[in-house]
Amino acid sequence: MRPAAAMEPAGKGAKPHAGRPDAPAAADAERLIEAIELLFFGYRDFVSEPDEILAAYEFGRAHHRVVHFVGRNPGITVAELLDILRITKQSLARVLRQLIERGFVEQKTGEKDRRQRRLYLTSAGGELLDRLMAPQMDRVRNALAAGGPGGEVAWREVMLALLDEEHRPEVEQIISKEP
Amino acid sequence: MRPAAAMEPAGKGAKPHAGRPDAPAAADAERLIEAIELLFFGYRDFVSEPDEILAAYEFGRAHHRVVHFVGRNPGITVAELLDILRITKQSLARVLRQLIERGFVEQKTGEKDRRQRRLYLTSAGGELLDRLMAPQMDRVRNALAAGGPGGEVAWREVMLALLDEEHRPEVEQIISKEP
DNA sequence: AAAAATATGTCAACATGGCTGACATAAATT
DNA sequence: AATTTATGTCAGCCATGTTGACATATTTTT
Repeated sequence: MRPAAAMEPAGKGAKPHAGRPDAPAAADAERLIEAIELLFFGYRDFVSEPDEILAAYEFGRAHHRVVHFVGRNPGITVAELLDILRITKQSLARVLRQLIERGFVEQKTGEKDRRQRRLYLTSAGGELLDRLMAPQMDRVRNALAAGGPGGEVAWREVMLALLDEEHRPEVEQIISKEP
Repeated sequence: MRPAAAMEPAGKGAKPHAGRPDAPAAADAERLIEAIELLFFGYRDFVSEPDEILAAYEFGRAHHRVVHFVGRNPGITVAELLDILRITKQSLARVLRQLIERGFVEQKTGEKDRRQRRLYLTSAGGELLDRLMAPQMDRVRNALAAGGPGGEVAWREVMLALLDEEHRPEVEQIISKEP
């Protein structure tokens, strides 16, 4: 019942001639559902190692995200960070305050616009980020290698296409930094 | 500082001759970090549409996960569901109770082992799942198409390789159903 | 048959990290 | 001078995760 039912009432995808059992459409749905679940399981394992490391600091995933994006974007403003994380400033303020109090993040008043508080990792913050990132990099390196030659490019294209179209340019800009 | 520092202290990957600036290693790290971020942004957008649908039912992501895996695995036991979701039975009990009370999930005593409570979607549950799955299927269909021929296979391989090695056989079994 | 293990449920308490709403301040812009 | 912007903060609520303890029915083991 389930995999078939998942397509029928929705009825948005390819649906050649309704009524009779439709093997191609069912196989199509099956493929897509497996992909959906791969995303779920992949993400689940992907965050598991950082979660353990964070526990030793009494930090959570929210701290990880802040440390990651501040580390990757030194001098990022609060507004920019909110836009990436898609949370409210009150939620961000809580974890950011803890990170600052405990010396992992520091703020500097913007030079051009002195209303801004630009965010930077301290050296302790950089070390924490390294520890959090190491297992994720190992995992991703290994996974991309498994895709074979060309697999990495295809994987990236698919992941990018998974984004809302309106977000793609922004995300491409955020993820790519020139050293 | 950031992308380079992200590799140095970890020092597990390719690290030819330490000391001097290492352009290849930095480019390698950059590639991997971009992949890490693609996973973050991809997952963020991936759950955004279901979240909106769920809000209309006053349900959350936790309900989505239960409905999804019960729908895909009719007759699944509580223990099996706990193993997939990796949460405590107390956490599961809360959302499961709500789903049962509101008529989206039903339980049947196991025939062979009468201690088990086997879980099924009701017709309302099936309809909810269809609504939740539709935008995700559209999104994934579109994304896989963007990978070009062969891209889908490569994408799947990479996603599977992203899992903890010990989980791969189990996950492969969970995601693949014969109709 | 009795004992132990298993599958599930439940009560209670707590933590994290989302959210809304209201209000404050300093700096930039109009 | 007035308004807008960037940020901070207080207060409280909600969803969903956690631990620990204990209860019940059923199956398995001894």
